Amino acid sequence: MSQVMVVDALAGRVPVGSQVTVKGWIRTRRDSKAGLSFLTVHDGSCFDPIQVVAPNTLANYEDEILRITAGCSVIVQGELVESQGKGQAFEVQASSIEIVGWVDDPDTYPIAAKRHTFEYLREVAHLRPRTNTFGAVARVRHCLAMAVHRYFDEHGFAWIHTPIITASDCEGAGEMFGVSTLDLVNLPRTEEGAIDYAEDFFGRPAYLTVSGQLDVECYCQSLTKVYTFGPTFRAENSNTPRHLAEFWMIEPEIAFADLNDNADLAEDFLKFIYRALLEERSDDMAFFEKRIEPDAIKRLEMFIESSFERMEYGDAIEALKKSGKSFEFPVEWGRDLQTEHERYLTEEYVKRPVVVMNYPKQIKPFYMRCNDDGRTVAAMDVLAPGIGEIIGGSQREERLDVLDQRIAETGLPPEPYWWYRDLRRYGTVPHAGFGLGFERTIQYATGMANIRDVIPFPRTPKNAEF
RNA sequence: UCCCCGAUAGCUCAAUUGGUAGAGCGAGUGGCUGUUAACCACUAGGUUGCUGGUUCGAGUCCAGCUCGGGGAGCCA
Repeated sequence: MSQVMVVDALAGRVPVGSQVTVKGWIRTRRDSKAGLSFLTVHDGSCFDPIQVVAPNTLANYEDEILRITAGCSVIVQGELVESQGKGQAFEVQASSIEIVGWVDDPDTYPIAAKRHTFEYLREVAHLRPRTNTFGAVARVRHCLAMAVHRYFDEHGFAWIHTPIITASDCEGAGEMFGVSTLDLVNLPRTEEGAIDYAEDFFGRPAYLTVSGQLDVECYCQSLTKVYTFGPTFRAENSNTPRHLAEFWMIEPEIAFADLNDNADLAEDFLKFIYRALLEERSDDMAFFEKRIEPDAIKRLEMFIESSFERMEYGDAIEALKKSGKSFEFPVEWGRDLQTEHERYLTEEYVKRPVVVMNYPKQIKPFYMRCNDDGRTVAAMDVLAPGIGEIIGGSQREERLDVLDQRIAETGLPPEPYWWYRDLRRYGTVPHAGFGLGFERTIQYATGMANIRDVIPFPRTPKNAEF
């Protein structure tokens, strides 16, 4: 009598006639007056639950089995048999069912056996993993995370654990969360009246990281191929279905590489992880296709098969001007692309993922490499239909004199970047990298419209429950 | 942060011009059936988000607040 996971039983990996133990949670109970009840038991190992047949000869049939409701936890012992009914190949003919945990008040159990809106389920985020959708999202998320590590491992990348706490606002972009042990009610002051950070834990202002890029560049200059994959924080007051205050970002960085190598990596990498998803989570993807996004699987297959369109920023501007569309925001060389522009390019103009390259330098950060034309930098954005910007990256400026000039142009103080500048003093090499939003990667794959529904416990402005 | 929309039973939503609060699902009880979005009948379930205002009377009108959704900005 060995414990069996539902996925193994349903996949036919357990011989019919075996005595098995199944442990999990009840999804539904249906009673038949033929003298038996049908229970579906879910253990999260795959999308489908397994059906358990409970005959009324069980000792606890009248007083317990007939009181089972959705959400109860059970341990079922019985024989794995071929199902007599339609809808499933195998089921468990129970010889005993132990109710491990009852549902306190079935009338108010938040996850009733019915459809719920995602907005409602966010309010019960501790229970939503019990639903079909959030179970599927969790398995897809895990599958993609493992595929990320597998891709990099197989291609010789080292995973670098860049710090979560950082002492400098290195990118100069994005509001940061402060990290402090100072008493907010009684802040230490300098003689001038400013907050005296010398008294703080790190002896200086500290923040949660908005990117591991600058740190990971240090390891790139020794290990050649590196990446980060971890939580990232932005204190922006963004209220959209595409933004979180805490999200996970993947940032590869490659040495002896230029922007084209970078784009090649982005394309190869994305295709790899989505191919893995289609192969390993076909059950969950079938659900997303059926209930969430009718083209979910086809879209990923097309994504894998077609090559990414590569387009110069200048050509993108020309294409937008010639589109005949009336955009709300003006199209002009030197201006950044707005969401409406990006959507036109990827959804209408090329109808597949597009890599826009070489943007005007005045709209991009200081660390991006200046091109020979003197007015653009080697930046790239990967735009995907339906989701917009999924990757932002660049070749990095490896020339110290040009870097210094860019820091000065941007109006940043050079002192905090002394170690970043050192990389350019000691054996500098051309290198490049990008940042991929992990949640957006999941959104694109599943069709989940709101980013808050692809992370277990979303952190957004005014929301840190759970 | 800006613009628009919303908040009524456990959940999803109704409620004419301001006039006694309704349904479906879920839950409970009974019936029926190797069932599987089960089906049929009955029952229970409400300080209409909060605070104030207008009115004989407010779910409905007005103001403020809180929370949620969509769009925009910022970006991944």
